[in-house]
Amino acid sequence: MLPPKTEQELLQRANELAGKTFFNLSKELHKKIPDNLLTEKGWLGQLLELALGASAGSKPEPDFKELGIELKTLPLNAQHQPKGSTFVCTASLPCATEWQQSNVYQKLKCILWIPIEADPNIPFAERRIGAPILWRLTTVQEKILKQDWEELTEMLTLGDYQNLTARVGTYLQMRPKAANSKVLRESINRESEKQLIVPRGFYLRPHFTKQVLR
Amino acid sequence: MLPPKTEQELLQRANELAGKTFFNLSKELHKKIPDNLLTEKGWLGQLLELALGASAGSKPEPDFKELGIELKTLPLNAQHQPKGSTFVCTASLPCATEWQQSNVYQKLKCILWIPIEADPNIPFAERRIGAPILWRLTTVQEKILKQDWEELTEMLTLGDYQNLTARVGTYLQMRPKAANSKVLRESINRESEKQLIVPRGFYLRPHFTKQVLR
DNA sequence: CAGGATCCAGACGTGGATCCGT
DNA sequence: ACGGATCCACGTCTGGATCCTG
Repeated sequence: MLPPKTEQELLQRANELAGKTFFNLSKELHKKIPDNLLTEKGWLGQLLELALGASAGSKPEPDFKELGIELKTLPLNAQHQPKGSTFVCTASLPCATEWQQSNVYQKLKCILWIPIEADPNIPFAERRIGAPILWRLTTVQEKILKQDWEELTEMLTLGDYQNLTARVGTYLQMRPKAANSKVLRESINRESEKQLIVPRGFYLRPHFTKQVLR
Repeated sequence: MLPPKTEQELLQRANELAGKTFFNLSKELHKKIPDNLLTEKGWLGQLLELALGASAGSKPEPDFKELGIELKTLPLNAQHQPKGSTFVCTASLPCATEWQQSNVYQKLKCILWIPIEADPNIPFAERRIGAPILWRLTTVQEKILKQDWEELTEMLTLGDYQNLTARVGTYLQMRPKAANSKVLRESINRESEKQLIVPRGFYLRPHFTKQVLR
């Protein structure tokens, strides 16, 4: 699938997916639903990348590079509310200098959200894809996210890992992001000494993503 | 195979390999000689790592970390002379500051050379492993290598890629080191601008490795 | 003959995310 | 409920080197 050339083309493709079950989509794309979903957590997200022509790959670029649009699933619980937090990007030193140049801002400024059913009572194959939401950060949201990012980034830069827990931040938080807790990476602590830390990533809290659903 | 605990133990293991054919060793280790040797160029080197208990892995550390000893094959032609150049390590920015802290010095200061037959007239499976040579850099050799390294490193740091060819250096040279010539990496040129260059590695010239054979 | 080109294995990092115990 | 832990895919990079053409 080639990347969409315009925002309209992307939205059209996404609208065509709305209402389909995971089974429908996987069949159309000739992909088998994994036997063990516990070990292929990102499978549906990657299926949607394929379905929409996102340029897969682990680059610090939007999924739709030419359009400047990021793709994200938005798993919803039985009450049609965001089920959990949303991964944004990894956090690594040296951090960006300014908010608008940060990976976080680049990821968040424009997102095509695809709501998906994630109520565990619905069998996986029968869950449906929702209507897409092309969303842009508002001024008010950006102000708070910028504050969060600056606070978290400063703690990271200072090497203040003691206080850098998932409790910090209003909309944005930092949590572990690694294969497991034994994975360590070299970093610098506040005394400028080398230190091994658990790699971390930025996540959006559920009470932020609720706003996406209006 | 556990790593050898002492230099003596390592040398004993290496001496036990001397005289064996590639067929002998591969059979002992229950490894099949590859059908296509053109596409598994490093196969024997990796077999020797296994045979000697080298800690495999692509780290900037000696193969025998505790002993500070690096392992290298030394392919010999029909005249029992080094057949070609010897890869040392990749060259990447930011380069080390001082010779003694450089990856090149760390790799070269102490090497266990394993001569191997590489005369194309001998069928691969019948080629033999030679007697190991535990070798340390001499003061005279180090002086020239240091000069080479400093010259090459300065050109790399300055971004002087025009003149940074494989012709520079007495004992040490820099040559492409990548999957193919289309692989490019971001770097900085002498005007401090971003530039895409072919990744390079450090290599020892044959007239240097000849000295290893006395 | 040697400078430039090439190939595999394995570790690692990022992006896709969800799991799960308190 | 959520903070900490975990899992797959895949591209990249390094270390093991040799190939190949003028």
